[in-house]
Amino acid sequence: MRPLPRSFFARDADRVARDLLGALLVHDAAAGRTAGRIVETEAYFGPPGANPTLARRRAPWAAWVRRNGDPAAHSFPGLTQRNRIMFGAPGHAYVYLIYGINECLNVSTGEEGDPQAVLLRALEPAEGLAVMARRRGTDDAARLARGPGNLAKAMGVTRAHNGADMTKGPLWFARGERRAAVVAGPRVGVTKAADLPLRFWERGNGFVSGRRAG
DNA sequence: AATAGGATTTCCT
DNA sequence: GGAAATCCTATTC
Repeated sequence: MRPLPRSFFARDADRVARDLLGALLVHDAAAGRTAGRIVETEAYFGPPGANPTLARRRAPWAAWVRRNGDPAAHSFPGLTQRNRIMFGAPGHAYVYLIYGINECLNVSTGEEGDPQAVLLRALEPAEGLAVMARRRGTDDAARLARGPGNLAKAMGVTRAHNGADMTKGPLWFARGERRAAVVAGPRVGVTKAADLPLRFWERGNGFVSGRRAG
């Protein structure tokens, strides 16, 4: 199994977010290999003018983001110590702490300097379920990696992985099989630009977080 | 089924 | 000082 290459991530975040559905997130850690099929993602862009490739996009949301930027993106206020990975080369892990307690794993997308990222929100566990269960403190497969904080915890991902190159191990993506149609809808927990359809999930998949929309 | 609150870091006003 | 890309538990309807 070869990791997904840099070129896969050097595209707009919504494209990467869609195409990651069905792919495997793999972590080869000391505790063993854990892996899961990605079933839910979200795309994030940047401040107005920071995402040049959006100029060629036709979707209504793209026009809105060209004009207003993506206020929900961490890169929206500009470069900070925390968000610097979003501004760097594609295919790198951006891990941050939210609400003081939960870690969230993103992968940087777009060309270097274009501060986009894809948030990984839910996995269907595929390998190393016992390790995941130990990390999470629950046996319920449907809840092991449901929601971004739970996903990171189940996979053993922490801020120590911030900046890691995900086009090679130990934290990487493998090709996988998508098993249902892709559905797009509003992102979760977002209060600004709340109506942009930049959340993607597999239709009907029970491992998806939040409401079980069709 | 829905709502409320606590945990607790990082960044910006 | 306040808000934030969350999750868990407890309480109330």
